[in-house]
Amino acid sequence: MAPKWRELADKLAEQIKRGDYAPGQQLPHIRELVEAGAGSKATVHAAYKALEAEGLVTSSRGHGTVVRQQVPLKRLGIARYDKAKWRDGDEVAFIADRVASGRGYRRNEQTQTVTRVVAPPEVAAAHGLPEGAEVYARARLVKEGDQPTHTLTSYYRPEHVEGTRLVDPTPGPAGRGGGFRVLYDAGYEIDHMKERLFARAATPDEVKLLQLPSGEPVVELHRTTYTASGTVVEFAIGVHAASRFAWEYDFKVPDSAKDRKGQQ
Amino acid sequence: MAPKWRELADKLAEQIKRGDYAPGQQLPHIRELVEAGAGSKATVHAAYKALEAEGLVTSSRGHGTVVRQQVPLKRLGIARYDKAKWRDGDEVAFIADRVASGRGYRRNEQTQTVTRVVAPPEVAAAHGLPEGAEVYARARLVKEGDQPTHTLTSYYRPEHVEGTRLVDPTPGPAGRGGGFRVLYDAGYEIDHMKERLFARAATPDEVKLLQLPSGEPVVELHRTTYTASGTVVEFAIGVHAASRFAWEYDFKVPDSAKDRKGQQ
DNA sequence: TAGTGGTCTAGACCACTTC
DNA sequence: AAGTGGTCTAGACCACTAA
Repeated sequence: MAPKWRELADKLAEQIKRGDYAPGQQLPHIRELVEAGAGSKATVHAAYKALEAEGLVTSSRGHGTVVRQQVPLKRLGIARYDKAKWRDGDEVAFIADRVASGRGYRRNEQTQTVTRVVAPPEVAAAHGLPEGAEVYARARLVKEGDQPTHTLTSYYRPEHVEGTRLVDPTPGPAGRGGGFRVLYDAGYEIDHMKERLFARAATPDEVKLLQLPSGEPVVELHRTTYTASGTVVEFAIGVHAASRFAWEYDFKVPDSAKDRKGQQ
Repeated sequence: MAPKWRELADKLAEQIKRGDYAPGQQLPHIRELVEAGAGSKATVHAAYKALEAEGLVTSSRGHGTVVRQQVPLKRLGIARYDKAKWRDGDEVAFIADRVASGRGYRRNEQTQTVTRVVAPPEVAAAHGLPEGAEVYARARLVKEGDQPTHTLTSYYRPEHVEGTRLVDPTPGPAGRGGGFRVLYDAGYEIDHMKERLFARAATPDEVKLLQLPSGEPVVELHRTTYTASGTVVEFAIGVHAASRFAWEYDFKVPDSAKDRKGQQ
C-alpha cells in the first residue's frame, strides 16, 4: 500500500496528464482537499511537494498551486560556434543562438565578473597547468528576460588573455564577436572542442541563483576549446536549468579498422 | 530567516562536504537530533529528505541514513559505436563499453522484450513514417550487477528487421555483434548518428524501475541512426540514471564560410 | 483583511531490519 | 523485541499576495 500522499499525488498527476488541469491552471487549494477528506494538511502538502519535485506544478504563497508551463527546449547544436558568426560578423555565439531560436535579444541579459584566481583542480587539469597556477575566470549569469537560464564560467591562461578585452571587467559580452573573437585577434584561433555533459540535482545555491522550481535538475557542461596545434585556450563550465535546454550532436560512426583517427 | 529544516540540512551538508561524515557513514539518527533539540521529528525528517533530494544521502528503514557513495561517472564517447567492435569482432557495443571502463561483464545483466507497436508520434517523426504506422520496439533494461543503470528502447521499421534475430524475443543481446551487426548483415550498414540529450526529474515509474535514490534526475538520450544514403534504420530512446553517466563529444569548430557542410 | 502555501510541534502508529 | 526511518493527524502560527 502506497502512502496516502503518494496516492493523492499520483491521482493528481494523472489528472494533469489527462488535461483535466491545463498548464497555468490552478490545482485545488490545500485546504479544500483537506475538507474534502483527502487527509490532513501535512499529507496534502506532501503530495503537492512531490508533484513539484516531479516538475509538474509550482506552488507559491498567496497564489496557489498551478500546473507548470512547458517551455520549449532550446536545442543547442555545434552550429552555435560557427566561426562565420563571430569572426566575420558581430554576433556573440550565445546571442546568435538565441536569435536563431526566434527569441529576441535584450540588453543586460548577461552579467559577468572577471577575476584572477587559483585554478580549481579540474581547471588546472584541463589547461595542463600545475596545481596552484593562476587563471582568469570569467563568470556569466545568462538570463532570458527575467529568468536566469544558465551560468557559464570560462577559464583562460593569463598569457593568452592579459591585456585583452577579456580581462576588462565591464559588464556585458566581451565586445564584438565575444570571447572567441578576442582570442582570434590575439592569435589563438580556436579549432576544435570537447564537450562533456552530465546531470545532477541542483544545490541549494543553484536553486536560488537560477530560480529553479523545486526538484528541477541541472546539466553541467564542461567545454574544452583547442587551437589547431592542440593548445587549450579556454575551459568553461556551464550550469544549465535542465528544463530549458537540449543538446544535439551529429557524428559519423567511427571505424577504427579503416580510419585510425575516428571523428576528431 | 530560512526554515529550521533548511538550516539543519545546510549544516549537515556542510559537515558532509567537510568530510565529518565520510561516504558510507551514518548520519545521526533522527530521534537523536530530536533529543538534542534540533526540532520535532517532522522537522528533522524534512531536513533529511532535503539532503536526499540533493543527492547527498540515502535513508532506509531499519538501517539509518548514510552518506552516498559517489559512483564514478561512466564516460560515454562515440568510440563505443566503433564498427570494428561489432562488425569485425563479437562485441556488443554496450558490453565493449563496459569492458573498456574496467568493469566486468556478467550474463543476464540485460533483459529485453520485443513487441510490434503503433509508433509513438516522436518515433514516427524520426523514421519519417505516417501517424499510426507500426514499428518494432526492442526494450532493454540494462543493469550493472544488481543495479539498473538505464533503459534503452530501439525502434525499427518492420521492413528492415522482419525475419532477423532482432525480432526474436529471446532475452539477452541480439547475438554476436548486437543490433548494428544484424542491420549490417541485412544490408543496412549504419553510417552516421544524431544524439540529442536532455535531463529532467524522474517519474515515479522510473524511480521504481531504475531504483533511483529520491531526487535523482534522469537523462534522456534520443539517438537516430542513419545509413550512408540517409535512411533512418534505428531510433532509440534511453533513460539513464543521471549519477552514473557522462557524455563526451569531440568536434571541429564549424566554419560555414569555408566549409558548407560543417562536421557531419 | 482574507486567503494562499509553508513551517512546526507533540504524539501515535506503521513498515522494515536486525538481533 | 528493539531500533530504524516513514506516515499521519490536529492544530497553531508564519510569510506572502491580492483586493
